[in-house]
Amino acid sequence: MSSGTLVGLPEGMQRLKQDRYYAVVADDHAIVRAGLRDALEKPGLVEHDGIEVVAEVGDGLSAIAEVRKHRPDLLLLDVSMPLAGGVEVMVEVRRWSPDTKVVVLTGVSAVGLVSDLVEAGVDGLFSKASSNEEMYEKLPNILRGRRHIAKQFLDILEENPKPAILTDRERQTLNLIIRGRSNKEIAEGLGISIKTVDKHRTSLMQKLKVHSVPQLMALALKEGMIDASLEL
Amino acid sequence: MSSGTLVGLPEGMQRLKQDRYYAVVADDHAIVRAGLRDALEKPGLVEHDGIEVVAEVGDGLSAIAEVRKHRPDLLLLDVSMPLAGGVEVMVEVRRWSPDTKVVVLTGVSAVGLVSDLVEAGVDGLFSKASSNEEMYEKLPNILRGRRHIAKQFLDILEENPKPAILTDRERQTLNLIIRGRSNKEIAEGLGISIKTVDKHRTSLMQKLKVHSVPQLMALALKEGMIDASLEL
DNA sequence: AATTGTATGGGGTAAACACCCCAATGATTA
DNA sequence: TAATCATTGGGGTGTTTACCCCATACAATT
Repeated sequence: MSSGTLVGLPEGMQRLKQDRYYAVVADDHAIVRAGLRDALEKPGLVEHDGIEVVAEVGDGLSAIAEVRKHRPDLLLLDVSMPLAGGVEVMVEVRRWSPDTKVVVLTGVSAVGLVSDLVEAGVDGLFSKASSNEEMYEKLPNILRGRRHIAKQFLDILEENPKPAILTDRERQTLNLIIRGRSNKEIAEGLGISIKTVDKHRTSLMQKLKVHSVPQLMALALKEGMIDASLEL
Repeated sequence: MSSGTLVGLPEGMQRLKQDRYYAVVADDHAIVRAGLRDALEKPGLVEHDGIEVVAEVGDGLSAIAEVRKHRPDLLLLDVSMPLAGGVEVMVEVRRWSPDTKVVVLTGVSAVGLVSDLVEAGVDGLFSKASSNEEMYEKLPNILRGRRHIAKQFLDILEENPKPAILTDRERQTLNLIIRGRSNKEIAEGLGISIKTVDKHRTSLMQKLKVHSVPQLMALALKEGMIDASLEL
């Protein structure tokens, strides 16, 4: 969460506090790993005493293993790797070493991948296509706890809002809510109890990440999730 | 409220319950009054023992006086009358004889007049231009407590929604409500107390005749009362 | 000078909402 | 067969609405 510390080895123990960052590099191409390692270890890249690459791996499972072993400050991760993909690695890393910052490099920018990574909580997401300058610039901030998603990926997320998979009942409920129906009216309309409507409503709000009906309406209208013919 | 009853005379007293409707007819033309009376008293027009016209008047003040005196079940009222117009008569009738059904005949269909009458609570509103058949048909239902506004007037109201004059504060509040702000947030945003926001909010709902935020939103969006750029 | 309208708020209240926990169905899927 | 998910719903709770009454202050009208 802060500076280079907590780099432990035996699963539970933790290292001495020291002003150095430890990193694991994961990429299936040895050449790329070498390049990344050299760049990371270049003095002056980050504050304090720089970064030390404590492990290099070429597949996902190894990446997870090394992170569990070293609990590094940073995992530099290529999405396309054998044995375990970027997202699975992320999840495991989060489980076993929550304080490890995960920076992902990706060549592809599929919506699914990007949003999965962001939801899994990547700390950094950059394109392999462009130069790595951007990543190197942002790295210090990331290590301090900031998140950096390259603009192109933010754009992708923006243009491709999660369809927000609503169940039938939730969608029906949404339509009625937006038409100004109260929970009681909806319950009567759908022939179910108020409590159930209440449940659907709460699920809706959580799925759509809103906290009030007006926000719900604005979102639903914008996303075209409902008929424009809003008759009361 | 139900059948022909409560037709009292001396201001406070009330008549014996009987299955007969009592009516007052108000129109400034004697010929019209006669025609209306004949039609009303025609047997079989309404259930029970028909209608008895207990008074005919040619001006608004007399209409009010007769209604106070007889407390009839029905007041058949022409809008254009000397001394007191249709709306004023309505208001007074409502005050002095709340159970009297007021059916208004009008030649003009000005928006202001129509909406005033409807808001004052006319029980029936029909055009003098067309035949009175429609009114005679609806009369039984009106006497039972239903309201009937001729479709042409409903259309007028529909096409001519009240501009709803909102004050500055109300408009500001509306804009914030629609953006999903809670009363507390609005209060902080405007630098006033929650109670005042609450007041504005209530005023809004009443002016716009809605009872829930979604209805408020839909109306505001439809009327273009707010910016379409609904950003949360 | 008296009324009306806007804006400000305190007290109070019943209803509605948002959300928590828990539990029991079926249907789908692993 | 076990696990997941959608749907249903009861208990319960703190917050927010919507609206009531009342009162003050100030400006614009009448």
